[in-house]
Amino acid sequence: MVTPPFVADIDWSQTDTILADLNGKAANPIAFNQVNSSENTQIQTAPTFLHSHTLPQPHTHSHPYDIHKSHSHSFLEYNYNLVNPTSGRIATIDGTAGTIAAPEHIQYAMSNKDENKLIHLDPVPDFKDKNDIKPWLQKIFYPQGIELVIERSDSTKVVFKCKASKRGKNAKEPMLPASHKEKIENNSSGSDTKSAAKKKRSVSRFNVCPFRIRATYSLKRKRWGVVVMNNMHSHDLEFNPNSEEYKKFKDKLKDDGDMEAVKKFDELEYRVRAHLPIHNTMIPCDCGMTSEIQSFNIVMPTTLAAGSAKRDKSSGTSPGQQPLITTNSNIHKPPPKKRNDSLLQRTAKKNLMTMQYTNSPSEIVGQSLSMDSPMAPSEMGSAGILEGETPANQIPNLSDFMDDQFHIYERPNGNGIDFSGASGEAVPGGSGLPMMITTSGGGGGAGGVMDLNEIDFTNIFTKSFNGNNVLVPTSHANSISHQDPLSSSGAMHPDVDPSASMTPDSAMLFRQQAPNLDHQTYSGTMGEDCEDGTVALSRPGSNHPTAATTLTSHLDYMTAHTDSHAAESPSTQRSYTHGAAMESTSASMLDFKQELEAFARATSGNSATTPAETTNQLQDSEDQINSWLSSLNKPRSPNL
Amino acid sequence: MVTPPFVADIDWSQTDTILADLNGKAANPIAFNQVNSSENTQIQTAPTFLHSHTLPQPHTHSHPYDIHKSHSHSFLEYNYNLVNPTSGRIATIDGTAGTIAAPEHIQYAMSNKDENKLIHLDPVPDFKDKNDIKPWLQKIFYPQGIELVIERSDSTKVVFKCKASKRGKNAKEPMLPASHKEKIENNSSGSDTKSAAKKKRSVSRFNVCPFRIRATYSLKRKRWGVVVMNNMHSHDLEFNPNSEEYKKFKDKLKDDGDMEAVKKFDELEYRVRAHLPIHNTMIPCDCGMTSEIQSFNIVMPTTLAAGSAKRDKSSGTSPGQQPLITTNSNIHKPPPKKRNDSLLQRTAKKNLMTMQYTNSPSEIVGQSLSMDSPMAPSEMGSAGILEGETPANQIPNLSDFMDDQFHIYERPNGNGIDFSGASGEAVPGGSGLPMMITTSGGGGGAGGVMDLNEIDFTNIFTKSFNGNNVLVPTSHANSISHQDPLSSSGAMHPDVDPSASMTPDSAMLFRQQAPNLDHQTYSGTMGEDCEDGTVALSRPGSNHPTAATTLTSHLDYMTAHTDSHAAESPSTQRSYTHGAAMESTSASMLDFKQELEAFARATSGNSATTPAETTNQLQDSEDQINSWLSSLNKPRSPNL
DNA sequence: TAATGGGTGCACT
DNA sequence: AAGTGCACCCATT
Ligand SMILES: [Zn+2]
Ligand SMILES: [Zn+2]
Repeated sequence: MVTPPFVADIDWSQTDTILADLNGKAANPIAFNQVNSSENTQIQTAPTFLHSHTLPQPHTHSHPYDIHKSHSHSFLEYNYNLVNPTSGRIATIDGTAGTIAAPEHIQYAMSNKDENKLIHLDPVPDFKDKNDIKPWLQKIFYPQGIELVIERSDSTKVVFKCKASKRGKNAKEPMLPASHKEKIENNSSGSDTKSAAKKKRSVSRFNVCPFRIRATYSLKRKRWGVVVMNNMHSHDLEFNPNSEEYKKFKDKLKDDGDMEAVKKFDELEYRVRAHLPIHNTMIPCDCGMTSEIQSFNIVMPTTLAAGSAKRDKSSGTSPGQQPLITTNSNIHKPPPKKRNDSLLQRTAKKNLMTMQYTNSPSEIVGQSLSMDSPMAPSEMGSAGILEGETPANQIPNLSDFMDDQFHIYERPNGNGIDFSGASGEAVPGGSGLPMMITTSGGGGGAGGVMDLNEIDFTNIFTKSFNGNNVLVPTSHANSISHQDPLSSSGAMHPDVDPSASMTPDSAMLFRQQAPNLDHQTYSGTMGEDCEDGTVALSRPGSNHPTAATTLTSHLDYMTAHTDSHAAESPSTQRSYTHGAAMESTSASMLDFKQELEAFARATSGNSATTPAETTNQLQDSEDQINSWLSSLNKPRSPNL
Repeated sequence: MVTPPFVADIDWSQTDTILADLNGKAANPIAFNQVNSSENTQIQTAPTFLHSHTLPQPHTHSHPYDIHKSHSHSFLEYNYNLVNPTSGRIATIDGTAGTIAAPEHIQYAMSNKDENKLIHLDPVPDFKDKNDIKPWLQKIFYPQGIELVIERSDSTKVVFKCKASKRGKNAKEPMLPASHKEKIENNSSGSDTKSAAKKKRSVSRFNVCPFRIRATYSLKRKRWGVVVMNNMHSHDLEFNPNSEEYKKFKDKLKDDGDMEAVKKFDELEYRVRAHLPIHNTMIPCDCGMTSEIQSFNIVMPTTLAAGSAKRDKSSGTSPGQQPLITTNSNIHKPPPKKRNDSLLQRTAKKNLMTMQYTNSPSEIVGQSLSMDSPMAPSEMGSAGILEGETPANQIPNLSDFMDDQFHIYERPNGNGIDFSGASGEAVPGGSGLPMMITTSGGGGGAGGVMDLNEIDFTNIFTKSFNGNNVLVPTSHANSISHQDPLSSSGAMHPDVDPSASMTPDSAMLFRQQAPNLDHQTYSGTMGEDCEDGTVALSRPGSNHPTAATTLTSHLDYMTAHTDSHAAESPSTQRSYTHGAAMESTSASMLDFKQELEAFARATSGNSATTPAETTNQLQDSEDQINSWLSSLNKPRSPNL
């Protein structure tokens, strides 16, 4: 039973708040770095995960640990902070919100210097099994539209990356690996063609995303550390509830009894299937990992979708050659040395390149020193900022793991590709980095019901977590059910039913009302307990997943840093939602759906429907991105 | 205990025959296509595996099958024929015999059209388990200096390729994947650099060999078929007894009770460790798979090391930029269309491009038609020759498997790299395809004790099998023990003791006397039962592994085709060497060692000692090779 | 398991 | 740190 696209029967009363906030981007009280590459530019913002834990356990690494339940509020409660380690340099953002009209390729990335910073996640559960890491990360990154796979692993390391997009659906554009295309001519004289096809294992252009998460086991600390590397993406972020991997993940959640996480993901699924913005539910938590977190210079990337506009697009329906790279939020913008802002200046609607936290000069290196001792709050101001060469011995007490992890390798000249020079220029032929918006779901995405272009979502640093930064999927436009999920779920195809695959006890989650959009940004120290240029916004009464919700989208520059804490206090928080979970879903689903629909309709005016993947000429920029990626992954710390 | 390089105490009496034959290359009674690229050029020749089976079982696929024992003479008895399916185009051969002085890189391959043919192996045991295929192939290809690994597999296919060379030993040259080197300049403007780094999964330049073996399970035939694709190599062939994989393989042989194979490999190991040419021991076998084999157009590739001489080398010690590609033997050289012989003509000492079997014009396509019916002997003349487009329906009775397998894909224009144009020209910078002579063994190869340059080994089509085409390793020069293997083996390091890791009962294998070198080639129908331009030479009294031995090396053009048969007649042939196996090894080892030493000394005059891997500028040609390889592996049969 | 080719997850090395 | 062996996939025809 195929359901029509998501269009009608919207109760606008539910969505007023959302819409107001959506259009209230300019209302940001604080300067916000925002760059819009073009009309099609949209933002995929990874939210800041904020919440307060109870049972503070400062400076201890020995809290009880239960990967699946320790933070029983499931993925809601990872209160990581958004800190751009170095400069705020980021680029335009090109998202997919509203339609499939995502850009096809990334021509050039902006200067990759800043994006090539390490972002440490913390707190990290004291994983006892390497295999526990991935589920934990999945709980964090699935809501961000990032499906992680393991690139490499061994007993002391796990490297995650974005799952390669499946070429099956669109299957139009040939794989890049074969290097057929560009070598057509040198049949008889293979000598002078300088098309140097550097060989890697066959990789489609859907598998070039530089984003990496590295988990490393520190023998000294006897703990796993998690670092986000290359916090950007060559693709749009999309949460795909139909993914097999996701299903497995969710099944595992169920098997592990992490019902709260299951419910949250149920909610996420529903919203995503309905093309609704994700509500950020926040759970305040004061578990008190703050000190420890500070010592780890915790940051939670907010994977922004930043793209350099190659050319202006008159409408969202143009087969975008638009470059796109999804990067993270920024903070601390060091004086742009050799930095090419042309892209940003040209394409951004609002080019708020205000340098925030310039009090942390580029010379601030090795800031994450006081690892084993609580970092003074003033130190956090520059935490995460690692520019240039870090003296190897600046951090005497730092464990080896952190030593290495924080040491940023200033790539030797040429040992990488700097896209800054070309970021603003259109490339003839429109070759670009492979990029694909896999609308993995069932039906083809016919309708751009929602177009979030021109809508500059401002990231709100609430304490919400759930569903942050999950782009409104555009691929299921024609497969969205208009039926009541409750009454039709049994007959609907899982792929087209927004409520499909939801657990029965997730209904209560949808009772949460319209999101409260907080357009708070900051350029300086603010927030509750952050003095380091990060923000920790607490929302009253948001102690549980059903509390405050936030729509976080279209954020160009978002910087946030909260007192990071998460920590393991399973005994107090575990599975407290179980009791009330098994209730009727009908009313809440309806309400929620109406809200969703209202939002969808409100944003559908700008159109940009089914933008269709196009272009095949992405070889060059692909190569560059690849080279760049290769260099990014090269040894970072030559001296350490 | 480190043993000095292999130098002294040689009993020349044992090696006279060898030496005579080594120097008697010109004595070939029959025109032989030989191309020597330079002084350093040596030949790695994959021998023809010839033997006669008993118990003919024509046209049946249901012979008893025992992977490990069916051909109980172990790897000696795979009597595959050497048939170059298409033109005899092959190139210079650059081997490693004598020293490590193998060329480092392959600059260009010659025109790859001909090499891009499929070679069917047959008979193939009726594998009941996919995992049985690899051991079987290993028995065949280990002696050829090819270590196979699985590239990809599933329930219906297994694709093998050469194991990537380990860069650990030399570890000098950086990996190519990062694409650092050539992209150093485009830091600020990444737009116009046209260095298109086609991305594949990270692959070192030691992992670019195009050689493939594809095993495919045919549902219709309910059998596995094995096809050799891209019968050439980007590297020298070297049998590495120290390989972990080889050890496992050998252990498996032992576990499976295939003691004959174990002995043969023991012998092979000994010879290889002692830098001795491999004796080709042949076991006549008349098991009678001939008819069936014919119907399958069986060919056994003889993986020649063919290299296009990029430049003349004044001495073997020059850090060779010498291009090298290892290809297979040839037969039936169709009129060279678009074929570039410049390389061969320029670099060869003896450019014997005599066209043999020109009676098989290029129009002969689809020769392997009478698949299910016994192929008339006359038909075999063109068997394996597939030039250009093969009419899809020429082979009505051919199974689908064979249909497809034999259909050679005439690569569309540009869909591949043709090195012919540049094959003869030196490339500035000497960039070349990655090539490495991994002297995998224990100590560094200090001495070029043996230099087989200028020695044109002629491949003899005897019925010998064992150790064919295994290059004399050069890397163990300084680790060759001069002690009596018998008395010293206990104290010697396995890596330096030629007799190390030998099974005790392998001694008798070394009792075989000096090899009988048969310099028989053919240019026309000859041999015992081949009318198709293939040769089947039977040696009197060579019914067992200890029989005739053949030194097969330095063969440029070798074409051979025997009535192929192998087949499964385990009952008659199995493990007939077991009884006499458990004898003393001392005498035989000594004898053998003397022989080996004599040979080594005799050929050491030309020097080319430890040529040391050099050069780092192989990006361009690497790219070309890679591209070419990619195209080679592309769909071969667009219309079928 | 129609055949055939290739991408890629991921742990081993 | 990363190459790579291998298998589980999926693709096209
Ligand atoms: Zn990504
Ligand atoms: Zn090879």
